[in-house]
Amino acid sequence: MTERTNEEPTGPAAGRRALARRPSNSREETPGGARMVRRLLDAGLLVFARRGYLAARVDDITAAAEVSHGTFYLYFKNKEALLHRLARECAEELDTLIVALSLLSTSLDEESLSRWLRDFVRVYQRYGPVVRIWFEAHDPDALMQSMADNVFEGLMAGLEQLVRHRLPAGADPAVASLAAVGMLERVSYYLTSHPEVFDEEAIVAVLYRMFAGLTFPAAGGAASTPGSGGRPVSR
Amino acid sequence: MTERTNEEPTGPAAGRRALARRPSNSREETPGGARMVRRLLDAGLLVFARRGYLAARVDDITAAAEVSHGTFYLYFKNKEALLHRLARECAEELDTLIVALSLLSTSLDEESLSRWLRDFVRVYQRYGPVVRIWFEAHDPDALMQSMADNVFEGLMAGLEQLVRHRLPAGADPAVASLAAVGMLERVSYYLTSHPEVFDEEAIVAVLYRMFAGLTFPAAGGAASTPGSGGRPVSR
Amino acid sequence: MTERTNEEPTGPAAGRRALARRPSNSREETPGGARMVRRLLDAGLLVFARRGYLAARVDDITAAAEVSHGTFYLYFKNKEALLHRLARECAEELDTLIVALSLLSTSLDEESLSRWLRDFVRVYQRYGPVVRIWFEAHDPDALMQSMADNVFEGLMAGLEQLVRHRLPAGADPAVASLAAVGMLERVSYYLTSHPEVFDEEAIVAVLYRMFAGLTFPAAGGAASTPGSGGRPVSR
Amino acid sequence: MTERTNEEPTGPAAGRRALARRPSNSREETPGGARMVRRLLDAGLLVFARRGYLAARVDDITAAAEVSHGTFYLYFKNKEALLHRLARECAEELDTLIVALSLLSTSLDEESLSRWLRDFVRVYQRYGPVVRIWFEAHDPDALMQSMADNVFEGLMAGLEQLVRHRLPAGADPAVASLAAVGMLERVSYYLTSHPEVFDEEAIVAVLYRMFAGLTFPAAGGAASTPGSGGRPVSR
DNA sequence: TATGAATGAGTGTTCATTCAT
DNA sequence: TATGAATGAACACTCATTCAT
Repeated sequence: MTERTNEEPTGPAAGRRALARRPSNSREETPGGARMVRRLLDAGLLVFARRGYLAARVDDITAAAEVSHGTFYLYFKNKEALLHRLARECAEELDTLIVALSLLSTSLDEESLSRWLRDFVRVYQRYGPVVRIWFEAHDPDALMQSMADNVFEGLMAGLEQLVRHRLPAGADPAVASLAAVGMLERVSYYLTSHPEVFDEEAIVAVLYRMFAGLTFPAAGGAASTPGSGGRPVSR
Repeated sequence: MTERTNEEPTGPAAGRRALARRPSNSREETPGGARMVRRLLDAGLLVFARRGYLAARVDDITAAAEVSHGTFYLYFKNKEALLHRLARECAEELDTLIVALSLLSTSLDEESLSRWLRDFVRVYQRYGPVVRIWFEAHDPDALMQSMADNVFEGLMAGLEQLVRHRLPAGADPAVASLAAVGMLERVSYYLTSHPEVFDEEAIVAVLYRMFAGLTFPAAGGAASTPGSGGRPVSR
Repeated sequence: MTERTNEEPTGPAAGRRALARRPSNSREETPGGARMVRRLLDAGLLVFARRGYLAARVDDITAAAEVSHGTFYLYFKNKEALLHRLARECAEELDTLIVALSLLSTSLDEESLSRWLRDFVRVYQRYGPVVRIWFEAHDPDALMQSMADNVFEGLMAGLEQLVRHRLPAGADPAVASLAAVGMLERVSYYLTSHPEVFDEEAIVAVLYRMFAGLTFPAAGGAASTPGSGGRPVSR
Repeated sequence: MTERTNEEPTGPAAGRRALARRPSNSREETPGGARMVRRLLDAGLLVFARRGYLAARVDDITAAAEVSHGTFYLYFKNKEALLHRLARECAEELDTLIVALSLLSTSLDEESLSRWLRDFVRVYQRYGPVVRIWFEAHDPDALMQSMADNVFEGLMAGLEQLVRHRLPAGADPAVASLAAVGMLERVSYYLTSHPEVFDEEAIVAVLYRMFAGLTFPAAGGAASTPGSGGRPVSR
């Protein structure tokens, strides 16, 4: 009597019946399936960037992926499931960056910090929509919330390492790293949303200067002074 | 950002009908009308903060304002009109801040910069939802776009004044002020979204240190000893 | 971030927000609201009779009620909620009949049994679709199942009282009352689905004969003994 | 009952395309083909019993038959075609029973009537879903309607033979046989849907008692009491 | 012949907006 | 002026059916 609903089937016969038409991992294990999943994920990223998550219609995504509407539901339960999948990818990329950041903090120099910043900006170019959903999210589900928290805390902790020893007196290192994360995110966002205004190298260069100013100000800010004299006594 | 809206009617009977039911300025000129508009605007701000602009339903707003659903349309053409009205208010507040910022740049001291930062944070506490809509907006209408551009450019220009003369060589001052705006906005956002974590004074103090580091590094957190030497030996 | 879903809101703010647009009892307390609910219930009964529950589209119901599609959801959460409401009404009618049946069993005569049968047939004329949904239901929800069970058991028990003492030796009274319920239901169904073939009086007369045959066969089978005086002086 | 189906294509290219992919009788003439058809029919019966015709998805049927989704359409044009096929089988079985019933009516005894009832119950165990679709059908197609009518009329006529001569005076024999058919169908249904409650023998025994009560009341309800003498002294 | 991925029409549900009271 | 019932367009999701492999 009951109509088919969205509920996850839980009855005894659920397993068997679920096979045929549900988005299943098995579908993704074929090469064609993996390719389609990729296409939809990329289309989702594109559309989320263009219209935002809420305004994105499944139709926009399938149009961008050049497949029919129904195909979407062969691979994802719904729009949220696609977002979760993208978020997982994004979290993995950022986790890698966070590890690299923690390694940075011990041996710091312009080249490695710039490289890290460049890597961050590039990940952001791709996964920015996810990051912005994380940061702006209104009543996020538990999964999104926890991914966002993990990434945010990871970045905060990593940057705090960089920042903490040279901070101006009286400055809370937590707030300082918050400021650093915010700056990093917004600048990266601006780069992706106004690609015609600045280029990656200029952005990375300034981010480097600003972080250097936060992290080894004696050397850093000064760093760039042309004609500046000898190397810093410090260290 | 745009929602589907009903186009302005243009048929022959449009003129006549418009008289009775359109939100009119005249309605606002009565004291009661003005009070109602205020209540709806405040409710809108509250709901946009809680759920975001797109997810906010007109019903949420009228519920928060404790008026009936239909009343909304007596005072606003639609949700977008309310947003525009809030955006205008927000733009006015920020324009004031931008003027104050330009005055700051000539006579700079800790007290006045801190006061300006505190003022900014407070405006953000109230109008943050509008600012975020501006910054994140996907296909914004022309009005929203131009307000966002004006404010953004005003802030950029003001901060560039502060920043430009003391910037490390090689750093693009435009990018630097972009970074400053981003930091300012995100830190303010974090303050409003996590009021339990940091308090206003700590935030203002750090923002001051960071801006000071950018603006008068010699004095600044000590930040950048002028004439300090070259870059650290790499690796 | 989350899309609006069908889930019942459970958060703290749920109460307030729910007022405006959810189908609520409050809406039904106005005379107009009650009238609309009635109209939709009647339309539902009509459409369920015509097309069955599963095939019935909400659009069919609103068309039958001559209201717009959206109106339905002002008064009912969904099609299932309307069914539940009808089922509750039907259960109340049948409960009344079941009580009357239990009273019958002590003082039995042609007039009262015929009257009861006529009442049953009339309730069935109206609520037959619900009864058939109960009896045919495939994976019914818990509420429907329990209503169906209650009614079925009530009828079985009531009829068993009537039947038990005079039953042919060796006949399981439970099966006999099952047979009686089945006969009653199917004959009533046939009457409503082929109103042109038999009329109510003929149906009631035969049902009376058959039940009489089951209940007081000495008289019963004999009931028909010609010359047995015809029907009791009515009323 | 009808589902939306794609109409037979009638365009110019229709003829050509039809060759390759239509379910063809030729396919069934191979032993493997016949076996596949059988498997799908049995799966259909199973799924119709479990979920009802409308709620049954082609996927459910292919899952139950453990074949791929596409295979279904190699053997049946659509779900309705499978139902028609089952209905034809069911009609054949019931026609046999109807013939047997007409033979019964001349030489009636407990053993042969009980055997006939047992046969009916067993056919119902298998083809019950079809019978219920016939009886409940909402806007059935012409084929289903005519099969249902034939079977129903056959049963009615056969039972009327059994019933007519001994019926209580004043009872319309048509209604009486309607009641008999209804009782038979519902009791059989209950047996198949609640196999744990009653067993076949109990059901058949009671059906026999009830039919006997209808058919040779002289023997009567009382009927069945072996050795019971003449007809009860009335009143 | 068998498979299962792709398609798209059909239906449920939400909510901005209108309008009679 | 205020209300809230009614409307219908927009969008999510399902599944019968097709067809390339």
